[in-house]
Amino acid sequence: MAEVELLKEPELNEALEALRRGLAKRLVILIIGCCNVHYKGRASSKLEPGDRIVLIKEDGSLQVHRPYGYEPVNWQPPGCVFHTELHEEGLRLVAVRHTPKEHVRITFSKIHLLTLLNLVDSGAFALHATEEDMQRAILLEPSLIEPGLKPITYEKRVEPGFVDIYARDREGRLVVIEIKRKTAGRDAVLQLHKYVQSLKKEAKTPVRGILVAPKLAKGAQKLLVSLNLEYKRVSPKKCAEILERAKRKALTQYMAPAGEERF
Amino acid sequence: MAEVELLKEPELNEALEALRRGLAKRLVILIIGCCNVHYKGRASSKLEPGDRIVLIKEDGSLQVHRPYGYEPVNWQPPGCVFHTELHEEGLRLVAVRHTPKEHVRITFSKIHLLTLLNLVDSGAFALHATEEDMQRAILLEPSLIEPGLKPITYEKRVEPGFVDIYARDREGRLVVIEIKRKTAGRDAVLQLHKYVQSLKKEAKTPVRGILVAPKLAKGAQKLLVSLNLEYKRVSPKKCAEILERAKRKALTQYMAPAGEERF
DNA sequence: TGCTAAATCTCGAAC
DNA sequence: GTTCGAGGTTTAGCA
Repeated sequence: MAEVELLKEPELNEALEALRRGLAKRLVILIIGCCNVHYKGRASSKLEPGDRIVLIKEDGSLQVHRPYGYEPVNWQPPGCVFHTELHEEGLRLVAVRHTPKEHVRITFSKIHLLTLLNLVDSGAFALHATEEDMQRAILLEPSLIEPGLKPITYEKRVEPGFVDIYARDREGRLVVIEIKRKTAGRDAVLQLHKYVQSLKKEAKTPVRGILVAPKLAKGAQKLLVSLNLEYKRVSPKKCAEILERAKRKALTQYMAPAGEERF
Repeated sequence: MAEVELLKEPELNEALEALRRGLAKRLVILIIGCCNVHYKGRASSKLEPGDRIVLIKEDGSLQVHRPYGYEPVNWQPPGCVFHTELHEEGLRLVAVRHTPKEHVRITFSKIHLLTLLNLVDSGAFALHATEEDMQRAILLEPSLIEPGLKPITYEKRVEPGFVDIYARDREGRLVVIEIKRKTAGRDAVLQLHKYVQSLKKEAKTPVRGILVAPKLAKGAQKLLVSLNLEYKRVSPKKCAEILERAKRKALTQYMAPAGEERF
């Protein structure tokens, strides 16, 4: 059960004490207050005073949110070390990180609300229909691409990187498949081309290259044709459906005797 | 001055009323509670129950944070429409977005804390040392690249895209400069090569290509040499310093009579 | 509106 | 640790 400790409009020294306690206990900390922020590291930045929401998580990550915008205006990835002090300008919180060396320094002139949170969260998270899901779906049902296609391996190492799927078509020719979950552009075509070239050298036989994506960018079409590559439209949604079907089928096999219906 | 309204451990119907009021007034809303989350749109996802922090901003953006991880586990970009209801499973908040059509549905079984925030934030934000800053710095001080370099234009249109800086060296040869803020890889080399080839055709004279970046990727070096291109190491930090100096100088020109010292 | 390139990208996996 | 590719990337700048 979650525990919540609240300090409304605390004095800065009260807030400092609570903040230090929260950091020591690795709690999630939320601070709402008026602050300025300085950042120095990969780049550098300066944020003039205003009301913001500061969020520190158990993993030592930090984010500073303005009242608008999806992304934090300043942040620090997980693994920071935090320093706190009462400076003449206000309550200072510094998040320091190494590799790369950088820091965010927040100076609060006023704290409206400080909360220490002990959150319990072990819920599983599942995301469907990523590029990997598309790959798994094609491996499950290669006929999605064309009849008679037989996968040999997947994630085959080829000089410039990894081939998504490596297969043989119904006429015995080698096939390299490059998958994109979104519109495939020139870059995807060139990537596939590189793989095909590399495999042609290796195999010394004809190698087909098929670009699999929900859509082909306008400029990519011409390049694709000129490089003698092919395109097969496949939507992530269709792939998710195939995986869902396969999952249900697998479950049914284990859970229900043949002939019995399940809902 | 910021206003903060707090509901600690509210009943779900109390929370619903406050939530609707906050949404209607376009306030920043923070909800800490136990919830599950469903998402459907560009992809789809499901998050099993646990304690999370939900943040709704003035611009209609939404994010769901777990107690760890820099990124929100689920989110919705600015411009959402929110729907709320008391469902048998708990308090439901749905954030709907069009283009692309997608929604996030959060169902709270328990709310530990709900806050409505009227935040005042008009502080300026300045970020230094982006790729554009590097370009401006080089235009201000072309000697960063080599002595005697004279820029002609910047962002010159050339068939494959835009040349960062187009210049002439001390011997009158044309120079194409491609800038990268981070390690430049093979792609940057090829990009520069394309520009040089394109300009050689256009100008029918020798064209030098210089890749400017803080670092050169291992594989890129060989390609660079084989394509007869050059590399000049320039750090974003140095560029930021040059811009800072130039800015101070510009201010000094306006603010102080010649010969007077300022600190 | 749609495309392109950059980001303090983040995140994860492989070497 | 570094590198490389994917992301519900987001964001900003333009055609």
